[in-house]
Amino acid sequence: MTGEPDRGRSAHSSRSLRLSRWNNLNTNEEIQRLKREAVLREAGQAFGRKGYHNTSLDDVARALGISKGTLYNYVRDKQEILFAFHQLAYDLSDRAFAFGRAQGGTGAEVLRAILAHYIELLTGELGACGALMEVDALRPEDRAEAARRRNAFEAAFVAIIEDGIADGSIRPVDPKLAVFTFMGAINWLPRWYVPGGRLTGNEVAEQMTDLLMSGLTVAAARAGKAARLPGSSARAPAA
Amino acid sequence: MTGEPDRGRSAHSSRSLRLSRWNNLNTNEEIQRLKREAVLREAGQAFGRKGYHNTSLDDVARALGISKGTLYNYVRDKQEILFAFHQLAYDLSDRAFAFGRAQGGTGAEVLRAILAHYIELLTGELGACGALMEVDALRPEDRAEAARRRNAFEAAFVAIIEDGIADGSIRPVDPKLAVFTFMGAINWLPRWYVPGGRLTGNEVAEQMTDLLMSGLTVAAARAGKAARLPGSSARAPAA
DNA sequence: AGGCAATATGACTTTCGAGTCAATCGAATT
DNA sequence: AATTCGATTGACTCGAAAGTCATATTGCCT
Repeated sequence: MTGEPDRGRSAHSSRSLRLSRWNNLNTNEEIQRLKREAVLREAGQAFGRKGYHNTSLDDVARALGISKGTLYNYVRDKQEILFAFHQLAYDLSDRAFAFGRAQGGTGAEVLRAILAHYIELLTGELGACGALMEVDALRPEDRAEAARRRNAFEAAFVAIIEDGIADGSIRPVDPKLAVFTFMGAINWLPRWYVPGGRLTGNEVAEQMTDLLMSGLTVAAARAGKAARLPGSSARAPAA
Repeated sequence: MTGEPDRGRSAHSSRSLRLSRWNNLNTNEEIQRLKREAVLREAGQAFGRKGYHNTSLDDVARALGISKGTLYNYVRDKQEILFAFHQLAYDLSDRAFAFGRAQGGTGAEVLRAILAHYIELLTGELGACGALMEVDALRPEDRAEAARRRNAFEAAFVAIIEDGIADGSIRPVDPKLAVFTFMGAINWLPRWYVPGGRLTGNEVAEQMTDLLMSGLTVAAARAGKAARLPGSSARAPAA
């Protein structure tokens, strides 16, 4: 984002390496940005797992092996961190929408692509969707921007659903209700998804999308896109 | 819940009526309970709308037209309020499960009944589902009980889905992922549902359930139970 | 080696809201 | 009207966490 990332000056590992996730850096003036990102990453993880208000910046600092004072060299305050994640979440959704629209197809196909892409991106940035639960803790100035982007996001989401209804690929539902329902499902992610766990981000994305698009009932199966599951016969437990 | 509500002694409006939602009461010893419920109701509304941590008990007291000190005559502390809503949410889910099981039918039918019933109950108790977002703020002793009930709830939910898969009424999905997805959708309710708004609680319950059971795509429509919507022809906007 | 600039520290101040309590109020009873 | 006792008040304490800053440390450069 800040012009050239100042490449070169690579083999230079004579730095201290004292701290767990700190200080294994490359160049000297990008350090600021990288450290800031480390703070954001750690904070985001904690926000997603425990919630914004249940996470103190002392906690975050301790997790990084630094002191809180140091942390404040890289972020202005706690609310700035929260706002950064709001921005990130909406940046990711913009990417997902661009991706889905580029795919083309029926409304249902576009929506499926958007959802899968968005969910997969979010599994890599759990702090982002965790942050969306905390609109009220934002700084008042930031809240307006967050509201603007949320409204744009919801409107785009509604529009895609309406497209799908118009072209017959989505059945007539209340688009707003569908958007809220889906957003809830997605924003809940950080409360149960653990990155190294049973399911990969990609699996979660595929399966959740499938669930949201096709529901649970049998007649619904695979109306959206091509088959994905390898063995699709019911693996019924002994009844 | 506490035996007879002591009917009679009705025309007795000589009470003070000073406060907006306070003090228009019937008998004299049930007052405690009613006032407590008023506190819980008001707090729950605020928790659902703004979140637990963004709601001060001063806010709640002011909304009721009383002082914070008075409020503490009816609840022990803020965490007790939160726990009360956890209990309420799980009580409602128990009722929903009992209702659904009593209906009988295939797994999908039972699940549909449970979901619709649960969602409708929750639209009347938004504080309850808002509270479920705040496990970490519970008193440590209460957290164990909350976790116990959450686990029981999730297990029952998973079991119903597995029943449905076994009897062929639900397609093979990852039951846990489905539960988490649904829980997210439901717990997000208080962030957008407004009681006197465009949709009634019953409408939200029906439509959300339909969405969760059948998804968005056309092939999915109405696989669960009998038809419900009166005019089910597509009301597509002018294409 | 020595000096310097950037970075880190931890003890400090500040803020906010939970929870308390002595004083006050008010309504039923005598 | 006076008494009484529970209900109510609002000013108080207290604790936790945000945010600050003078000092110490680090590592780079000559």
